[in-house]
Amino acid sequence: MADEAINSRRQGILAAARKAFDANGYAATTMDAIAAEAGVAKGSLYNYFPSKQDLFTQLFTEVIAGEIAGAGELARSTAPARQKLEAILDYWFGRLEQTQAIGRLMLEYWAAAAREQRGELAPMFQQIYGQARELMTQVLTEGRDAGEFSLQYDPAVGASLIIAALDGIQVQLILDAGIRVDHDVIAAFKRGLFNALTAGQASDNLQQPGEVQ
Amino acid sequence: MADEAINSRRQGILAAARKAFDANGYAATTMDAIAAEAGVAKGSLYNYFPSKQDLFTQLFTEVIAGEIAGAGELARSTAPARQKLEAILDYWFGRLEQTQAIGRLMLEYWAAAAREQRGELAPMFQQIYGQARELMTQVLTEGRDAGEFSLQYDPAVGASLIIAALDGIQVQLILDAGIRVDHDVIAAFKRGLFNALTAGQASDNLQQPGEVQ
Amino acid sequence: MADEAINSRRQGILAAARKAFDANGYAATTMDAIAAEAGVAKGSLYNYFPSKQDLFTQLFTEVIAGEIAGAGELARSTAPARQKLEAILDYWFGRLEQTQAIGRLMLEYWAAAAREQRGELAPMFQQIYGQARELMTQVLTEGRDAGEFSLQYDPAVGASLIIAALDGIQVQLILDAGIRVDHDVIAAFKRGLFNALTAGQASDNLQQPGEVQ
Amino acid sequence: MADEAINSRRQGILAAARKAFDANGYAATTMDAIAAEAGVAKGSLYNYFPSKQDLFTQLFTEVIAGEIAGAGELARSTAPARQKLEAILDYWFGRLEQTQAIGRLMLEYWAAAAREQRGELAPMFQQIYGQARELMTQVLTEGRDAGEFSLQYDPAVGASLIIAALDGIQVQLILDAGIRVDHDVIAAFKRGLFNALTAGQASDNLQQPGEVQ
DNA sequence: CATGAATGAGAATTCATTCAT
DNA sequence: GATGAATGAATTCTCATTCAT
Repeated sequence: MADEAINSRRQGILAAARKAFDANGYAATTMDAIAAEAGVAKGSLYNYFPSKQDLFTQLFTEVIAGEIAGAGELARSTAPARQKLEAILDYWFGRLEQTQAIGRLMLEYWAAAAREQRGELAPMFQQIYGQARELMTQVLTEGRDAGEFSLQYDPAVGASLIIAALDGIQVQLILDAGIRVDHDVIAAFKRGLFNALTAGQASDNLQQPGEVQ
Repeated sequence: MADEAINSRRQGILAAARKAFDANGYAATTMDAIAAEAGVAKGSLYNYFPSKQDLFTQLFTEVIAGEIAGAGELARSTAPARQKLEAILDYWFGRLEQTQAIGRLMLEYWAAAAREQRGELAPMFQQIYGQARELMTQVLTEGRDAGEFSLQYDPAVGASLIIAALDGIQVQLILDAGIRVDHDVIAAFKRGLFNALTAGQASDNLQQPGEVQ
Repeated sequence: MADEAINSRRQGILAAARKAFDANGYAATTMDAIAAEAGVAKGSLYNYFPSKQDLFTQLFTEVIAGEIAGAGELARSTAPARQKLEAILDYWFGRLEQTQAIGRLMLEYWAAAAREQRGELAPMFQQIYGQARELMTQVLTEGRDAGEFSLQYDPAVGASLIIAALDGIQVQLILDAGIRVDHDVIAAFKRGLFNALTAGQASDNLQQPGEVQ
Repeated sequence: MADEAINSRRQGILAAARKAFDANGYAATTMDAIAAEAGVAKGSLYNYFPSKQDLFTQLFTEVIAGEIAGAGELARSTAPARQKLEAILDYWFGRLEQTQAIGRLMLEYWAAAAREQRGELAPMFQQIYGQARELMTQVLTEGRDAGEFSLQYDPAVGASLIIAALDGIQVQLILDAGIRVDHDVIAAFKRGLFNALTAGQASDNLQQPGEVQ
């Protein structure tokens, strides 16, 4: 019971912090604002989180951890690699549409992590991306071994590139910089990706840059 | 002459600001630090830029404008689309390697723009990405019309996706999140991209999801 | 029994407070730290002491009261004055060596008392020093009356000066400002003190300043 | 001119800080209070002193440095050691009477230094006491070599003991704990001290504790 | 009595901006 | 235009004290 109360208070603060950081970014969000949003005294925040930075970090970690865990489920099925990959992409695009909020937060984290390369954020990123990449690498490897995909390079590199592309799409979505991530775009992306992953099988000769003709 | 002097002073401040923002991010960069770096008095900054926010914005605009202009040159040649595309990618990766600085700054801008959707930054982003997308769209369209590329979707969507992927790679590079952007990775990316753009020609049947076998 | 329990709880808190105040000083010692050290909840402190300030004051009073009482025992014997004085000094130096802790605390009290001349601390100091001075005055008077000491001035003044010197030595010890209070220094101090107290007997002429030769 | 202005502003802050610290002690003195006393904005304090701690330290250093310098002058004369010593004591007692303020400040410094043994304060104390001790040691050594004083121990130890006694007297004065430092007390102290320093010459046998018939 | 989460009044410190010189 | 001292609002974080359980 006490545990639940503590947890609910903590959750309330996290929720308030998420709202506030999302609305104003890290630097422009004050502890006062978070406390007000959460309906607690400013000092109470410090009963649950030792500092603003830490609150921010914990918030991020828990949000992202949830994302990864969800995708991990999908990858554990016995479906063919291509279907797994597609399911993961669908899951990811699905969440993307629901929660621009997370995306905006992510940009905050990126910026923060980029500048404090020796802080706590950077290692966390490496861990999170590491997990995601591992997941994706495994799917790609399975696909290659099963003859579904044709990769002429390290699956880990392929995984990183896919993740990078997904990140980039998220940025465009958040900045509203030109594409709406609708079904057509998702379809186009998936089609392009599968082309990239399978083209080698039928027409290996096309892949050598400069060799056309 | 007065103009030149003014301009050079202004350029000096911009250069200093770039260095400072890149090193510490927007919030953690003080006007003092910029002034010190530029070798002028703090008050002087305000003779050239009305506020810190404005200095930041102008800096970004000019830096990115330069990038786009550079890529624009390449696209104006008479080479085949594929070669143009490759040249643009090479140009972009080349700059990427030189200047992580710009990348870090970009993350700052992204974060800033994401939160002040109604500020000055967001429209600027839309304009900048608009230019880049136009450039890329044109190259893709040329390639499709010349039979070099096989696009089953809107070239503008393809352009956005390519730009997104490039952005995402930049993020990974900056966060040091798992890939080093070396020649192998660039080659893998280009190969994958060309596969995606050309696969349809040789093996159209492969592109229908769910149709494997 | 209830009383004993209450008392032991109270003693535990005092002991913890002593440790904590000694380690970090008054201002930097938190009620949290004292509670943790004492193994009780923070709120419980307030069942025994109305405030931090009061806890501090009570602690001091009881500690110092114990010191004085110990020295008082020694002065009540029937030994010659010089032996009593020496015993008191030995007792005092002995405690000094054991418990730098008390010394540090004392500095805190001094500083606190010096500034709140109208608070509760100052009268307490006057009382405590009054007791100590009385003790010492008595010993000096005994010694003078017995012909052991030659005091050309008020024994109370002499007592104050001795106490002052002891305080000053404590300060040096605590600040590690140049002397280690080892046996040699104690011996030197005692020798000097006895010289000062007895010199008049053998060489009265030497005591007139300005009369040398 | 600019220098003078800067200096006067700095001096004004120091004077205000001295007043405020003296009145309320280190912990209870706020930067707000100092700024108000000095008639400047709070932020301005930080143009002259990087932190409260530093302001406090610089204040102390400059005050004490003045004291030592004054005593140093006296010790540089060609007078006999005993006269020098007496002049130094008179100088010291003279200042003591004028400025209880300094004494109170000193207690603050002591307390602060005692608790942050690894901070900046402790080394400064060691330096200051070192200077004072050196001064005093030199005078004692001169006196011994000239046959004025009879020291059976290291002059440096004697110097430390004298300084300790002076410190202790100051404490009593500040705490108003029993003696007024009037001419009688000063005379008594000097007499006692000279007895201690010269007794050995005429009656060496008296100095062996325990040997009194 | 014991507990410890909640409180909220400060405290030190920062820094964009102003403006007199 | 250039300067940089002065400003003071704003921010993070602390901690003695309270009080519901």
